[in-house]
Amino acid sequence: MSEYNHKKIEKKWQKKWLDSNIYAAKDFDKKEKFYCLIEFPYPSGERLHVGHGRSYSALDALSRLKRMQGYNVLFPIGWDAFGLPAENYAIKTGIHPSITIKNNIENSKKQLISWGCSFDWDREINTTDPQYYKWTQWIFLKLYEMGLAYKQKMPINWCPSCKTGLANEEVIDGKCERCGAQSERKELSQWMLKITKYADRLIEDLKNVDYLSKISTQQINWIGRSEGAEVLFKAVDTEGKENDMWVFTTRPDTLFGATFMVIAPEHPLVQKLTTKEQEKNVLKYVKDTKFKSDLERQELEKDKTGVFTGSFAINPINNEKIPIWISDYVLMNYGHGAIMAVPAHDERDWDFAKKYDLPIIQVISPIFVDPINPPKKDAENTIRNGVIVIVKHWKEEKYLLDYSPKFNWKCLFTGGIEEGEDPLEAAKREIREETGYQNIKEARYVKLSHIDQFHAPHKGVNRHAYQKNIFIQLADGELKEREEEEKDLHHISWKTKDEMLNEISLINHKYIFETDLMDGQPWTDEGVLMNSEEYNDLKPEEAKEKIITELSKKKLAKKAINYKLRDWIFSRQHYWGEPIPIIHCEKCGEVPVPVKDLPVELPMVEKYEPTGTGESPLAAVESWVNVKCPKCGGSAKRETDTMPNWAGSSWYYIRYVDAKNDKELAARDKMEYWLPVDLYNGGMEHTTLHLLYSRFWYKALFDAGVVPTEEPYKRRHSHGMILGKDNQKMSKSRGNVVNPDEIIENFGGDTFRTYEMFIGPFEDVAAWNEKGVEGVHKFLKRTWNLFELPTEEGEPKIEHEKIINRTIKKVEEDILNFRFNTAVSTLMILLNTLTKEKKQNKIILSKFAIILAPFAPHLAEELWMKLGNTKSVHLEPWPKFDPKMIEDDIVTIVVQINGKVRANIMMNKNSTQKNVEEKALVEENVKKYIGTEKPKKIIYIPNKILNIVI
RNA sequence: GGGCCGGUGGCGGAACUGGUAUACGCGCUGGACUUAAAAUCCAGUGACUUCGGUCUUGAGGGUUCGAGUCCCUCCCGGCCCACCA
Repeated sequence: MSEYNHKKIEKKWQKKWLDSNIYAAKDFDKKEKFYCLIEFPYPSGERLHVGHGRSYSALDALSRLKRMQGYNVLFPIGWDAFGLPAENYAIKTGIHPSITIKNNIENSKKQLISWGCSFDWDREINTTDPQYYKWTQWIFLKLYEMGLAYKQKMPINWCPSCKTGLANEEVIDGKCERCGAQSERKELSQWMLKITKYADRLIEDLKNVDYLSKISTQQINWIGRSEGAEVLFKAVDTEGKENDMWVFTTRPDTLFGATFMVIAPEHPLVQKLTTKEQEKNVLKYVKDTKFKSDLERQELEKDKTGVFTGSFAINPINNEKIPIWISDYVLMNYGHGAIMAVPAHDERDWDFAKKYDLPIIQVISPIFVDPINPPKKDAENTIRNGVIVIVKHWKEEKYLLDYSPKFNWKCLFTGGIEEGEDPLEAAKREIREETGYQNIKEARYVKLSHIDQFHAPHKGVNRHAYQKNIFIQLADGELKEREEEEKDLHHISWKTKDEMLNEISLINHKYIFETDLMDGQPWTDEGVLMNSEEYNDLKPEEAKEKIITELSKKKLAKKAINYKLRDWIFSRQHYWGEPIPIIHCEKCGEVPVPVKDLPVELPMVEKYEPTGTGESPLAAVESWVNVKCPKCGGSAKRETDTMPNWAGSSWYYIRYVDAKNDKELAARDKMEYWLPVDLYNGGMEHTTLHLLYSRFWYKALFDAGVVPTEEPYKRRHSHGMILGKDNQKMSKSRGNVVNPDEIIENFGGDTFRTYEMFIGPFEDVAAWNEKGVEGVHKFLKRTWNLFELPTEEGEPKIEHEKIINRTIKKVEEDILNFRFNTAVSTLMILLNTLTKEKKQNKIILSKFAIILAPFAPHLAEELWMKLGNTKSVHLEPWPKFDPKMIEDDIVTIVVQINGKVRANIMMNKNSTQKNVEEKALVEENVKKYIGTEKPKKIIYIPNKILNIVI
């Protein structure tokens, strides 16, 4: 007996596999291709962590399975090495990033090899290699040529600590994603990429790919497409001149409810619109906003603030004069930086109107359909005007609850309005009749009216009731005897407001009561129009169409679509990135670097620190900056901005296809063979940035005729994060970081991989557990010991045949469905079963070794060789399971009585119900429970369950 | 506030289209081997129990012969987004 020695066997096989290059993908192979992509790592000083281990192990297992299933698998790897961590390290140590990166790559590569990853190392890439970024620059020039790259002066997010511009996506909670410093606004001329031009296609084409639904949803939300209209408001400025103010709205149907306008403090018309009297306030507000950090400005549940400009605009739908206010809740970078405020139907506008006492006009009427007596299809529809009344006690904080025994509901008081009657008077009249209370101190409207729809059974008609909701406070307790009929209909009692909220059983009444308690609230749901002249009673969808059509005749509105997605700020004022290949010539302006001059290599510098002036350190390298204009030969300067970290990773998977090509980014025929990627796995955190950016680049390259398909990734999957054993994110400060190298040293790569797959469902977060690692190690050790047992030749036992076939099927299915955890447990069950035998069968062991290979490739290889094989187990075909072997001839049928398990009986497969019943009824326990009773009903699910109901 | 996903033993987690809940691993208990320990192996391990059973998948209802799974109401947790008009 020898012992499992992971160190010896893992080293040995790692070397042999590298030497024989058995995992290389073959271009144009006749076998079906399978391109399996994982996000390439950043080779930082920290090396790779157990989080990398999780997805790399799992996708490696999948790649190995696919290879064994006869696919030509491309499973490549590379290094995403530009960016801040390497640059910051260089600033600290003075060592050139390329040197640091080279060392880190060497170490990280060792790690990947120690994990037994089956990468095709021939295709290894590095985004900082001039031979690679030559093509990143080439793509930039393509985008430039297509008009998708442009320079614009604009306020950007500026990190005062990193001294660089940040993309919106890099600002988290108003702080720099990298260093955590508060970001500021700064106006700089920036290179931008027009990703918004592709917004619709980026949404639309999600239909043609197979992404986890949460990934698609997140991308769609991020792009944030909303359909609506642009509406023109004419604003008269202080000089009496008319100015056009466009607003974007998704609710043109609520135009009649637009009672004021709000514009962003940065809005270009602010100055013109501010009157003398308001000047002081406005100037102060604008100034305050400027100094406010984004964080403060976006603070949640913050009170809305704003100031009146003193000017008015004309609401184009009814020519009403409405005041123009300034507030920072309106964002300059969305829509036109101006809104029409409809306080009755928008939460923010509501808050603002409440705070500054601006008018609120309800223009959408909620419709409540009675759930007990809904309108009937054939019944006549009648219109009625009514009131719903809240009655408050003259002294206490109590309200009158009406209980109707006839309908069995608890509610407020209702009544009809007679022809020509004032609703408030109608309410008073009804209350006197229905409650007996006579003296009313106050009657006022609740800030919401609505429509009730119900069927009135006694009349046989449907009611469409326009309800005015009214609040009444009694003056005193004077009661007049009610008529008998009223007494029967209305059982009244005093309740506190909480009791009211709990007990009112009609949703519309409850809503009215609630609304009044809150002194009104905006109605943001469905309904029909009201207070909107000829558009009254229309549904919002219809009203939108009609209002836009009407206004567009006068050129006062047009249909419009808006996106939350912004264009991509592509400039960075950093050293360690791809130089943007543009030359600025005094005479010719922007001139792209000719393709023959690519790559524009990064010059060697002494200092890596950002200048802080808004220029990158490259600006100081005169010999590099000063060039001849490629067009006119005159003196010119290079662009000194570099590209963001996202650039190199936006197309790296294309390069894998033809990693060493020095003529083009990849040969067309190779792209046609390998692309699109069949499966791309990565973290959820890259869903809105990297994944969207790379889809955008690919689509642009498709339009340029460079790549062969519309979408780069057929399928996208994601993995969950690995937490420390304390269930917290791993971090040095918490001291809960697991170092994979230690795991490899103590337990080996096979244990590491298998544990990472066993840790839990692949998509879920999982906490690291050292004991769990030991458990998996024990499993591998016991597997080793199994293969140490004496073997028998010949046919295996039938039950072993069965279990190996079932295991093959289950493991295969589980890997393909990302259920790596249950795949491992299935192998454990197989081992537990086989271990019960003193002698092992060679056929079974051979299959075991093969199906173990995706999980523990080194151990599987060693065991395979021990069985007398000479060719690698990883070149073996995946065993085919025999469907006959999976099924049992004898099945256990559960006998239930009234749904409770009372016996198990063994039957031949597909026995008739009659046979099963006969067998079941002679079972002692079954007899006991049935006793003398006669079965009422017997349910038989073939080969599974017999349920006797008595 | 919006979107998405969850809630099952002491713990991580299994359970296909509704059909024996708690697979597998960890932990724990007992035993074997050992001078002893570790390692290894074997057995047991949801709770309660008057040992007949009874109860258990966040809480409460419903549908069903049968519900972790489907429907309704509520509670709790996680992740992402968040003043986007």
